[in-house]
Amino acid sequence: MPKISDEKRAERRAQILRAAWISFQRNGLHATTMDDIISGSGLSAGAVYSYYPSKEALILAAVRTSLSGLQAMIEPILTAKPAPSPVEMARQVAGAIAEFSKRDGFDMRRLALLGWAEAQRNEELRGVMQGFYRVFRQQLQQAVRAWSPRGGRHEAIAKALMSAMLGFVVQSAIMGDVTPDQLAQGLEGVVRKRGGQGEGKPGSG
Amino acid sequence: MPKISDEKRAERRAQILRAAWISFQRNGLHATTMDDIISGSGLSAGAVYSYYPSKEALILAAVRTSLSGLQAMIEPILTAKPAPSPVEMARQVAGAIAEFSKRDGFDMRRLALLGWAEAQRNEELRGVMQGFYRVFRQQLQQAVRAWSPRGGRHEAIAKALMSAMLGFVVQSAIMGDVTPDQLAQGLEGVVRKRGGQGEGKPGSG
Amino acid sequence: MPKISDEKRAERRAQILRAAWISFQRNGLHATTMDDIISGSGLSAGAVYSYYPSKEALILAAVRTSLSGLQAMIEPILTAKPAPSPVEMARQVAGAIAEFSKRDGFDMRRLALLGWAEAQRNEELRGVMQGFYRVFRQQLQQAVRAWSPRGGRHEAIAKALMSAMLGFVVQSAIMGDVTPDQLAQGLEGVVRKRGGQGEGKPGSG
Amino acid sequence: MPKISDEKRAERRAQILRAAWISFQRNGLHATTMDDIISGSGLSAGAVYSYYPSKEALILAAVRTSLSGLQAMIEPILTAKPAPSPVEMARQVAGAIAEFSKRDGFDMRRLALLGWAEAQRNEELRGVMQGFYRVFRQQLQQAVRAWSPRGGRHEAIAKALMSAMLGFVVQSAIMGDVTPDQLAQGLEGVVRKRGGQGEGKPGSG
DNA sequence: GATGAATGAGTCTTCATTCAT
DNA sequence: AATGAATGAAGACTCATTCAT
Repeated sequence: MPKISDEKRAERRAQILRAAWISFQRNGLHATTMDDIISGSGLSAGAVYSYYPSKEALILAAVRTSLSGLQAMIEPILTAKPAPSPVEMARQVAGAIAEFSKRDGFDMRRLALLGWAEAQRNEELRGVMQGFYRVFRQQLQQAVRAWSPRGGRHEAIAKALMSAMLGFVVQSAIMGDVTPDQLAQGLEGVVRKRGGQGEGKPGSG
Repeated sequence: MPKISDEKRAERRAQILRAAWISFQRNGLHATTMDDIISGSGLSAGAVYSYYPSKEALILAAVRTSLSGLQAMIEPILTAKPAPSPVEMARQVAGAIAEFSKRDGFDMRRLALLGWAEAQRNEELRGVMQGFYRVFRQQLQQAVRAWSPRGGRHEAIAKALMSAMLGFVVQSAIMGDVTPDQLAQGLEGVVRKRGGQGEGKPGSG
Repeated sequence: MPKISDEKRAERRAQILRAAWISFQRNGLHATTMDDIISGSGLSAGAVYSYYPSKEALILAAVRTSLSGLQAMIEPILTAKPAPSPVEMARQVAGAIAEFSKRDGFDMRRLALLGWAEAQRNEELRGVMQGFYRVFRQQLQQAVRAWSPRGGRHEAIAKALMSAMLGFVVQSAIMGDVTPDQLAQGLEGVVRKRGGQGEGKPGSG
Repeated sequence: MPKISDEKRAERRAQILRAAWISFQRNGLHATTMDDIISGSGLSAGAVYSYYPSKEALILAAVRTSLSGLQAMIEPILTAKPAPSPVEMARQVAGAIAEFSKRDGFDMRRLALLGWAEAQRNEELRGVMQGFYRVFRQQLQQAVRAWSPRGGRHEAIAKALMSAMLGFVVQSAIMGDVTPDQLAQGLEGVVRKRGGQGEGKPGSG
């Protein structure tokens, strides 16, 4: 038998991963059985296992892919010239997250929540996540520095922004009633002077 | 008439819940077996089941208890007179979370992450969480209003603060390198004027 | 503490047995838990166990009681003077069974079916049943002899009648569409001469 | 495409069902554990469950199979030309039941009794049984009509015959001392005229 | 390379019975 | 005598993974 082409291989992997992803975000990591993924992929058990050696590997791949996708979406925002303000970054990143969440019917936020939970048991997964988040935060920090070179506190600002973004994921996944604009306006309002004069209409809705 | 006093009953329930909690945060919700909890509680299977009718009930109780505990810690902060600034609230709440996290050797943040993941599959759990977070956000909003009655945008500010706090939980649980002070300083810096001159010493360290 | 009176004891036993009976016929022998019976009896577990040492004892008692009750109903029919015809006996016994079945909301036939199944595993129960059925068949045989002293075949007739009656229990419990009259008329018709002319109106309806 | 042939599949199913049957009739439906069946079948738990999704399904299959087997044995008797007399039918069917009971070491009557008990809790099982018995009774009725076209009372006769046969199952399973010939002779004697003179030799022995 | 039937340890849960109070 | 909380051995069923064909 002829070896299967690399293209075919990649296609199969994607096919399997897609099936895994769908099940994971729909049913959770543990409630998803390999059978769900196998059926969903249209392949046989043996085939799936020849591409991914274990369920854990599939979880890892799913999270990794999702993080990469997110990364790809966010990077342009953080490296834009001129650098947007932190508040603007938060708005745009939150917007990207919300956007990305609806891609192909998947809700990326759900996978994020699942991944965080899993990361506590799974060292490798945690490592992957930490790596991604570290890079993300570094980019954030650089963007903040670019925006305000002499402002100092770049690390703290990056961490606060990061918190705001991660929290946006949680809050929108659990409560489902936060918008990127609200996040941005809220961040802006957070440091308004005490007794500051509210504007009747915020700049965006 | 129960042969066992209400106190004893409550104690047993606490005993079981404690065992569950330890296992949950150590091993995750699904990797925790009822046997883990049963052994941990020092009771028999039947006894455990007579107090909690299912593993799901135990999960719910664990999350509920943790939310209540958190609530109790946070409420004084949000209802303090005079109302602290949003940034100060964020600092104090994050501080409380970090503090609470070490209570009795449990890390409450871990349970939060597990709960969020579970909430996606478990409607009742989601309802409980939404209820708690709704109340929390309302308190947050009132505190913001008390701090800046004419500021407007109270809802957005509360949501942004909430995001910052939830994100603090995630970030500190996954990355482990954020402090309440960093969050507070970062939030403050988020809206510093472009090119603004950083102060050498932030107000807290 | 004063000893409990014998009356009280008997009352308690009856109370427990009634609860057992209700559950048995409603849910089956195995699906009935001791807790069902305990709750149903209004007593405590310990109390129930002080009257009946095991579930098996309760099953035995329930079957025994039901057989005795049946016996009491049937005996007058079989010992009536002058002796009724076998067909008439079948009709009356079937009628008694159908009647008895509705007593107090219990369906005695259901318990019979449950008992037969259980008798295959439970030697003691089987012994009790065999004893009862033996007596019943002897009475049947005597009645047949009284009806037709020189007819011979008394044993076979008793056995055939017994079959018809037991089968009536099964058929009415499972199919629910047989009446005592149908049984009687059918038995009569069983040996009608070939090609015999049917009467327009059977003697009873 | 299944790697395993349909034949092999059927064989496996039969293998499992046989193990179930043996345990069921030996230990009863509820006292039989899946482990009994699994060990008896020589397969693994997973394999057994891949053929039968639950214990209930196995019970249903066992009863169904037994009813089908019985049906196959009885049909020729009821559709024989010329139609046998009702008494002859009873004898032959009882004979078939007694015969069938020893097949492969199983006692089909025991399963019947177990099935009747179970049918009271299990609607599907009850439906299956009712369907079978309905068909059986219709065939009986037609045979009676064929035997005595103008006799009328065909339904009642069919029901009485059915009772006699079901009761034969019970009586022979519980008492173990009835023969098909006794049933037949008894049925014949049931309507003998009062005071009738017994014949020395009944028509069959 | 592919298939999918088979594996079997592990899961949650039940329930007859006991015995300290 | 009575109570009812506690026991713990089973039971039905699942599912990640393997390997003969």
